[in-house]
Amino acid sequence: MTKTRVTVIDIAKAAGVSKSTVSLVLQGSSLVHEGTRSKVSAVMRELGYVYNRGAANLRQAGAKSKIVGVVVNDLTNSFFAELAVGVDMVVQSAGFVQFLSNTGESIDRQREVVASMREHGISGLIVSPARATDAADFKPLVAAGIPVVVVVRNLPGAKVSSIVSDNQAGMMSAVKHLAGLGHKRIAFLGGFPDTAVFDDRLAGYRSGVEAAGLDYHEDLVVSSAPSRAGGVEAIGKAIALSRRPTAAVCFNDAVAFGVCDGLHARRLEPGADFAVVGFDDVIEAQAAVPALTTVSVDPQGIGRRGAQMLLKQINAGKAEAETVVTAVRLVVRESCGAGKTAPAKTGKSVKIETGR
Amino acid sequence: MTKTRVTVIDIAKAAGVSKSTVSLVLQGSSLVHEGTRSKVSAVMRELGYVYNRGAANLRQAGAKSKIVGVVVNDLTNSFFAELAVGVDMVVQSAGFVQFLSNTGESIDRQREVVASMREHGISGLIVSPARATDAADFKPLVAAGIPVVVVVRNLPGAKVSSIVSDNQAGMMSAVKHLAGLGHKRIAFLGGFPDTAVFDDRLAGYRSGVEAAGLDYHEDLVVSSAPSRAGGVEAIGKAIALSRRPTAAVCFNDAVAFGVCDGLHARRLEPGADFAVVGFDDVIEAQAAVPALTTVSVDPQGIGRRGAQMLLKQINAGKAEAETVVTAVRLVVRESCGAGKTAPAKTGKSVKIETGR
DNA sequence: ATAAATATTTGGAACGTTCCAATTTTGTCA
DNA sequence: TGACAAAATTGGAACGTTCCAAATATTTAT
Repeated sequence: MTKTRVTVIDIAKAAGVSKSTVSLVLQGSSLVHEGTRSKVSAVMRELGYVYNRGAANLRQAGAKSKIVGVVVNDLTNSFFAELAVGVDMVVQSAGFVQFLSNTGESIDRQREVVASMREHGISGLIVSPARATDAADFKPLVAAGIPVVVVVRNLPGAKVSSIVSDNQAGMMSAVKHLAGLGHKRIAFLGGFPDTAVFDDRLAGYRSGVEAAGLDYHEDLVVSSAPSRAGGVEAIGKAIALSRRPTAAVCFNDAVAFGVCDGLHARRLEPGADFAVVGFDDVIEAQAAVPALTTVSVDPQGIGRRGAQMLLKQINAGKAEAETVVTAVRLVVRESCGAGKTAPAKTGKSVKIETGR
Repeated sequence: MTKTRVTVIDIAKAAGVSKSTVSLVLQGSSLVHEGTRSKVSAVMRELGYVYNRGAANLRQAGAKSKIVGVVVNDLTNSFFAELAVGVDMVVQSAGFVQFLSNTGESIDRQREVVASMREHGISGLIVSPARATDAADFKPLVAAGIPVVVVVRNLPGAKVSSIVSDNQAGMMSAVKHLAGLGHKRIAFLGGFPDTAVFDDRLAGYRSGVEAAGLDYHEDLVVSSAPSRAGGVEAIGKAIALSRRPTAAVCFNDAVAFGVCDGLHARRLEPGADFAVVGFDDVIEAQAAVPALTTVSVDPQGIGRRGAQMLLKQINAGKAEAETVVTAVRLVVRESCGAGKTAPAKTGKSVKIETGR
């Protein structure tokens, strides 16, 4: 179809200079004479030259490929889509492009995409690991000097940087808020017990309960799939308890929505008859009826921050494993029964302190 | 950090063969002796060899880079996230990786990312163009023999393949359905009039109205931002009309949700007091209260199909511009007032014919 | 056992760029 | 104007792969 690619040599020939000079122009070197530079640039535009990064980083062996890999476990979940957008923002403005792949929680797929990305010479990787990812899986990458930043879910034994939200503090503040509203029996609903995130959030719940001077009862913890359906299931069990709770903090917003569904089905009004608090502050939380009180984690911010961290490591050449726990804030809306004074307004937000 | 990259020559040396043989093994050629192949593979594993695609497609000049670019206008919108997932699926199983970027409706950003992708040697591009994209923007790509598939929004003058959903038929079936329920005054709410998608959907509305033997009245068409807020606004105007409508088809689901909000605010129950139909069938449509009757477009399917089309063109080498209009189906739930018999069940679905 | 056929292996020469050391051009100062 | 410094330019030699044509090893058929 097309003739032959326009190369730096064609430009050189047409502009009457050497290929070295053209190369210098390409990298904006201050060595070239202003006149030469503009002539060469003009010729490039004229001939429709397109830079061949493949060839370039073949020569400059290694580090500077201008590609970062981004791997998420579920792009369908808007939480992760937002995260990817955040990464894209900073990565793009640094002149990098992102290789984005979705693993759909498949560990094999994750291995494949990471391998593929490596073949393509990524100079760094941001990953929200699939469930049950082996910490050793990223060993070869870091051994090869490719910085890795793990986000959202942390990998216990891996010596890589990570950035997670402050699950514990978030859940604790949610519980405190409910206790402040007078609730004595607060349940923890949803989530699979075998994940690090679950453990963190549950620990936060427990601290909150104890900080409020209430007793921690195991039967008030009802696990389930971290989905809307799981929420329906969990509230069903919770309602049936002899010590029936009057409020619940949920593993995430999806569960919280399910809980609201379940309450509706029993002719109970979330907010009025039973207080519900979510976690994540997904985009729909604000617009739901009733608007969901939830812990906001700003996935896009995590993405941006993770990308910054990664770029820093890429530029430094040295990958010093660093862990950041990002602040999180409780957004009070209607579903907890506290927002009734100003319905449908933007929720007032309670900034909470962050750990390190 | 790392010593020096392991290359095909290192493998050759260690396995006691020539680099050519190693290369042959790499591409799974049938020319190499079985014994040799396994020995070489073993050495590769042992030394931790990673293939350098950059070098590879430098040599095999051009077409086969195993990268496809994906550009969407709003990854935050779960519709496009789903689309990207669909693309990823087929692209990945064909041994390609996807370069995904988000333009956020910025035409400049779109230009940048496309240029960047080109420098990286993508062998094809799938794009959901930002608003007001110039059809000529992709001219250079196709001139260079890089297949381009436009999805979701079509570019009028561009000679590229495209795959859009059957907006017209979808809207028509929605109107017919409402008319069948006895509605005489059906409004068309939301959307910006300057887009191709709007035109298509409005045309479908008009055909539907006329096919049902009703009159088309311009005042029943109320445009607004294609968002939840826009929906609230639009229903406000519609309710105030002298010939007050009893039902509405909406530009998309977001608008439909806004319309429901607006109805609630006026103590009207969507489904019972006023029929509402959306468009897109976003993930929340099913779980909303009342569940939204809407036209389902399966973004993931579009992504998969677009990817298949692109791969076909990549393999064919020849890019024959082809246009596909994908079928769409009306999913009847509660918000139109017809689903009351089986509340909260999965909506029955009405498959409608597709154009070409 | 030997020629012919087939199976397997192999050195270069690309691909398009950057880097280096060396060269040429231009400018400055006495 | 000559000598020297500074500025600008320039030919190779890489980088890690694939391709090609040619060489070598193994079979097969006579």
